[in-house]
Amino acid sequence: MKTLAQTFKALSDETRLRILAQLFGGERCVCDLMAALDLPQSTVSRHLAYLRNASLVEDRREGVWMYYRLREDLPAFEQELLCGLARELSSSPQADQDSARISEQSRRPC
Amino acid sequence: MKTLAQTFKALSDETRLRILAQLFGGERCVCDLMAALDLPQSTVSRHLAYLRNASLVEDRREGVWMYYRLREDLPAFEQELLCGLARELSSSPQADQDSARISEQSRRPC
DNA sequence: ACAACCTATCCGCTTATGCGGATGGATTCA
DNA sequence: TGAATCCATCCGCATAAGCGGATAGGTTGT
Repeated sequence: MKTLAQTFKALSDETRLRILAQLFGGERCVCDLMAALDLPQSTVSRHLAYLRNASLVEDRREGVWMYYRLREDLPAFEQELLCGLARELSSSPQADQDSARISEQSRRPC
Repeated sequence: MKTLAQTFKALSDETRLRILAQLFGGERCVCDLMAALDLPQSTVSRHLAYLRNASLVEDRREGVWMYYRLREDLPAFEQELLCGLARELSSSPQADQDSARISEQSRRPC
């Protein structure tokens, strides 16, 4: 069973919020996120696993790449939560900086 | 500065959510909360301090008692967050059980 | 099969967090 | 002043969680 507290815990880390901010823009592969956040692969992968366990994101394999995206089928409360979060993070300097880092690189293939 | 992640961290603990659920019913003193949650005083006090540091609650002394209540002057996002939380927790068995424990005792004075 | 690539997990380490008894401060009343 | 009450903080301990290099697994193309 997934408690409310566990959902909040998943949202209680800066790195995971940065990841979510990127995913609000659409699905991303791990290497995209590494570039955007400028963090080592193991760190990004670990946080993605955390978000997946919290049922906030889902993944999809396409060849060698793993694409992550927000889940659509969330309970109402979490849906609202993410919606509000998207609003909050959309104008965040951190999110803008991360997005800039990703777009200045060649996007895919990595 | 208070980050979004820190706000979520304050909400990421079951005990603190139980405290908030009680505070949705109005202000409570520490001994009320001890009775409701059936937890030692140091534990309750520590979590209240955590919530106060997160700017989610404020306190008021009245004689020997310290009353805690939700803050009214929260930023929009946190306001919505607590509002949604109130909705979620209002029908929770845990909150009902906690409330029952507090009302079966003489309320104030403790 | 092999090499190259992307990703997940393992590992040891460090730091953060929760716990509850113990201590001490603040307030009230006699 | 002294006792009683309520509460905040201190303390040592145990567990959780984050970090990033290292390793292993899966996929693709040759």
